[in-house]
Amino acid sequence: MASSPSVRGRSRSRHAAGLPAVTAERIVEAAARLTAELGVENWTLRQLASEVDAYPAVIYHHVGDREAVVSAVVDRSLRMLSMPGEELPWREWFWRLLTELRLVLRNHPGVARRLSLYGPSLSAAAPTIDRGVRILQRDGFGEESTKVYILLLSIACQLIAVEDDRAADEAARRRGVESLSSYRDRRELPGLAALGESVHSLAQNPDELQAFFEEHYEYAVQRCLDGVAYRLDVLRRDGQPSAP
Amino acid sequence: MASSPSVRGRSRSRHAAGLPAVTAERIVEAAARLTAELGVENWTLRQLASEVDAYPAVIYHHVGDREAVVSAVVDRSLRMLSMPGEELPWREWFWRLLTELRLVLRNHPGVARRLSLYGPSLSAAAPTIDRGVRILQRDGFGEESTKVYILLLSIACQLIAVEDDRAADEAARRRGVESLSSYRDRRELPGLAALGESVHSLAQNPDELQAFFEEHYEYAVQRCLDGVAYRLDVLRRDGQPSAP
DNA sequence: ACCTGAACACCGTTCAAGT
DNA sequence: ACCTGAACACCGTTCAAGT
Repeated sequence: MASSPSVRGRSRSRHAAGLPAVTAERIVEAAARLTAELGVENWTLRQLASEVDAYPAVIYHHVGDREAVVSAVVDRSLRMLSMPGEELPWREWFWRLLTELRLVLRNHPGVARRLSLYGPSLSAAAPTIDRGVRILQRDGFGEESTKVYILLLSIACQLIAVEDDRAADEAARRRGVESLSSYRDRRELPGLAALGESVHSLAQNPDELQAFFEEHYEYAVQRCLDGVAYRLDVLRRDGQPSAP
Repeated sequence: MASSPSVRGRSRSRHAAGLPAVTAERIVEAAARLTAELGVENWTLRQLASEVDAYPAVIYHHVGDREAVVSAVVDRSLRMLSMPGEELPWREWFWRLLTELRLVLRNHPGVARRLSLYGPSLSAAAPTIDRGVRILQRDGFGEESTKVYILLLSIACQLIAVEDDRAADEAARRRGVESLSSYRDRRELPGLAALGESVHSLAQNPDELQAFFEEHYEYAVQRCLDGVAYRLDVLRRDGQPSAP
C-alpha cells in the first residue's frame, strides 16, 4: 500500500521531488541493509525499490536482475572480512579466520549459503584464498593444500548457512527440540534418549540457543581442524622422509 | 496449457471419467517422482496436481499445503536408508552409513537440505539415531556421543545438499571453475594459482565432475572421522584412566 | 467426503512511453 | 540516460459451489 514511490515523491520526476538520484551503489547499500535485517532470500525487488523510492524497473536499469543485486551484496559482505597475519601457524590462522567469518556472515543471513553454493567472487576473495593456501603449503600440506583449504572454508560456510536458516525459523526449531526431548525417557531406545536428554535443557531455556549454536560451530570446526592435523601427520610420515 | 485436469479426464467427475481415486499415498508417490526428477524445490503444486489428474485444491484436501507434501517426501526418502550392522566398530559403521546416505539422498535432490535444516522426523529416523548413538557410547565417546552423532550426520547432509544444488546448476558451476582456473598462471598469487591449477583439469573434462563430487565427499567425511577419532584419543587420555 | 473452478494476493521481469 | 506505470506469466493458497 505505502510501497508506491509516488506516495513519497509525489511529483512525476525524482528531481522535482527533491529526491537524490538513484545509483547502483545506493541500491546495493539498501539491499545490504535489507539483507542484514531480513536475510538475502526474504526481501523482494519491490521492497528494495521502495527502499530507494523508485520503481522496480529502476533496479534493472542500474544494477540488473535480482541475482545481480544479490551477488553485489555477497561481495560487499566478503570485503568486511579481515585476514589474520601470515606469521601464524596454519591451525591458528584458520581458527581465527573461521571465527571471524562466522561473525561477519551471521550479520548478513543467507550470504553463507550463497558462498557455499557458488563460491566467492575472486575479486573479493583472492587475497584471503591466496594467503590461506600458501600457509598450508608452507606448513607441509603440499599437494593437498588446496583440498584442505576448500574443505575448511566450505564446511564453515555450510555450518553458518544452516545457522542462518535455523535462526530465522524459531518455530520449527522449537518444534524439533521439543519432539526430540520427548524421547528422553524411552528406555528401549537408550541412544535416542541420550540425545533427547542432551537437548532437553535447550527446550526449557531458549536463551541458551544462541550459545548452543556458537558452541556447535566451534566444536565442528575444531574437529575438522583435528582431522586435518591428523592428515598432516600422515602426509609427513608417508612423504619424503623429512626435508634436509 | 495442457495442465488442466479436464484435458485428460474430460468428464465432470473423476469416477465418470474412469480415473482412479486421488489418495494421499498416490499424491506423495507422485511428489517423490517429481522430486527425483526435478528436486524438491523445483516442482509446483500445480504440476503435482496435474500429475495425479487433479486440481490444486485436491492436494490440500488429501495431504495439506506444500510443506506437508514435502515433509512426507522427506520421510519416504529416509525410510529407504538401511542401517549397517551394530557389530561394526564406530568408524566403519558411520563410514558405511554416510556412504549409503549420499547414494539415497542424491536420488532425491533437495531432501538433504531439508534434513540439515529441520532434522529428520523421528518416526522415520529413530532406529538409526538410536543405534548410532549407542555405538558411539559403546566405543568410548561417553557424554560426547550425541555431539559426535549430530556433527557427523549434519556435516554429511550439508555436503550432500550443496552437491544437489551444484549439480542442478551446471552453468554456474562451469563459470566458477573457469574463473578459478584463469588464475593458474598468476605468479604473484601462488596460492590462488595452485587452486586454479587444481581445478583446471575439471574445466577441460566435465565428465570428471561427478567423480570429483564423490571424491570431495569422501575426503571431507574421512577428515571428519579422523578428527573424531583424534577426539576419542583425547577423551580416553583425560577421562578415568582406563576401565577395569 | 470429495472435487470443481475461479479467485486472491503475491512474485520477478519486461516494455513502451514519457521527460 | 533515466524514470514511469502498467502489464505478463507465474506462484501458493483459499473458498464457495457442486456432486
